[in-house]
Amino acid sequence: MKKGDEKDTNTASQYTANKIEIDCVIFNFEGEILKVLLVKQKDNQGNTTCQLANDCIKKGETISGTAQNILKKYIGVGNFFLEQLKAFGYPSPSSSYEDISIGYYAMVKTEDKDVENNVFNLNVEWVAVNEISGLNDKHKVILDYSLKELRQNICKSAIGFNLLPEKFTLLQVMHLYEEILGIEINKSNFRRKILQMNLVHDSNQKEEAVSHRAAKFYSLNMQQHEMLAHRELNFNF
Amino acid sequence: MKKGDEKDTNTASQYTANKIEIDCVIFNFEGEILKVLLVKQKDNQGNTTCQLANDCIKKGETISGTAQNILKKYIGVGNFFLEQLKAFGYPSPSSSYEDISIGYYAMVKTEDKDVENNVFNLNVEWVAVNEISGLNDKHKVILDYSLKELRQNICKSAIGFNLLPEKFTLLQVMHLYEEILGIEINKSNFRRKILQMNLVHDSNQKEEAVSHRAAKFYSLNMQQHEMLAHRELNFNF
DNA sequence: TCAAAAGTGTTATGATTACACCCATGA
DNA sequence: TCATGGGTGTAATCATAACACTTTTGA
Repeated sequence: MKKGDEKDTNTASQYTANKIEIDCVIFNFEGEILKVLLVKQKDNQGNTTCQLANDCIKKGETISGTAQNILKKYIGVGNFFLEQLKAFGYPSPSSSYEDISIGYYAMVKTEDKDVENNVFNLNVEWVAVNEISGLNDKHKVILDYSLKELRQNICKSAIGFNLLPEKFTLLQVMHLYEEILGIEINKSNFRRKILQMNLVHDSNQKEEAVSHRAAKFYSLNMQQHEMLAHRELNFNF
Repeated sequence: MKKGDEKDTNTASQYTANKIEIDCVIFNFEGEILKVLLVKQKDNQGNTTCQLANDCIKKGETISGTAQNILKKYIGVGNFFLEQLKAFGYPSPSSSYEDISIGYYAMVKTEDKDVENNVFNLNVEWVAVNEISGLNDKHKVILDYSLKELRQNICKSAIGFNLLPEKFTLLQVMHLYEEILGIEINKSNFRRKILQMNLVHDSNQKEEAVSHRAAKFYSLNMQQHEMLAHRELNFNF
């Protein structure tokens, strides 16, 4: 802000005219269904409405810190995958400056015990993405954008694995991709692809007490961190 | 903002604590080199520093409107390709709330006469992306992010053509991709690929007065609008 | 007739697809 | 022994890469 320091002190009021809110699309993959955490509220007429987890930026917080604190509040853990989408602007009901939402999306594993406890304490619900209704328009825009980003990003990085447990079967991975992308994938081709990518790693464990041939458990390779960071993958669906 | 209306009126001051600035990475492809528009400034010591085109949000402006007005100011035309990157947060020198930059990137054709005129009126310079120096840290972050986005997006949509004239040769397109991606591309394979994509369309015109075989001019297909919007392409470099 | 850039064709390789098949397990 | 889902193999097809070649133009 070099430039602003000397010249713009008199216009500082212009900078502070927009309301800013942080909105967070929190995904999970419970029961092989892609779900989003929604917060329920009753309006004046007693109707129930839903919204994305959100908060305003508190004193001393960074914007990504606010997003992490939203995760902590609703999920109990703040260290899940979290990434910014972009800033959304809306006409303000009370100001001639737009209201601004900075959207984030997060990916959460719900087997975590911390998670379950918190979900019951707050007025919160996991809703399958294609069964969401009653979401206000501005949050719907953010949700749609997050889905588009999610679909793109699971194809060019390993971030999708953030929705799976530490140990997973290849079919679980396949179902994750099928569910999120809304496509059908050929089993044997998917296996070959993912195995020769060297992305996962046989854990020498197997499913137990299943009424069919037990599947092998795999875990993510350490190199995934690079793949995750650099978006070097290409699933090409 | 249903939820905010009743409950958060007392916390309204928390919303207005962050300074917001709009920063714009304006690209062109002058002389087959990818360049960015930088604004020069002299600081107190008389040193010249550079920054991205930027402004604060004016009363009654939307955030994308502010970005368009920045384009208009520096380029003379506001209807070039313009897209948001994301919001960037930085520690503020004067507040315990972060300063926020909302980054945009634009793609501009400099043969436009309007453009040239304006460039000379302001303290502005087109600098090749790999020769940029003296940019402050926060703008450098935005520039780097915009380059990453640009590289990704030209591979999955036709937005790269926004840097080319209406009529272009296939080799110009190829050089654009080589320059932006920093790779070498095989000529005959590139031609085949782009032609069978049905993305461009023979204009029945040819180069004139060139000291070698004249190249055909092509123009973008009408369908490109969809490709542009839906990111359905896949250049796969 | 030469250099320079436009433009074509051909073959080898590798990824993707489609599909048929075998394996392990509990009911 | 059957149903269910796990897992393997193979052949056809398609996209990509590498590279040699021909064409057109001004100097």
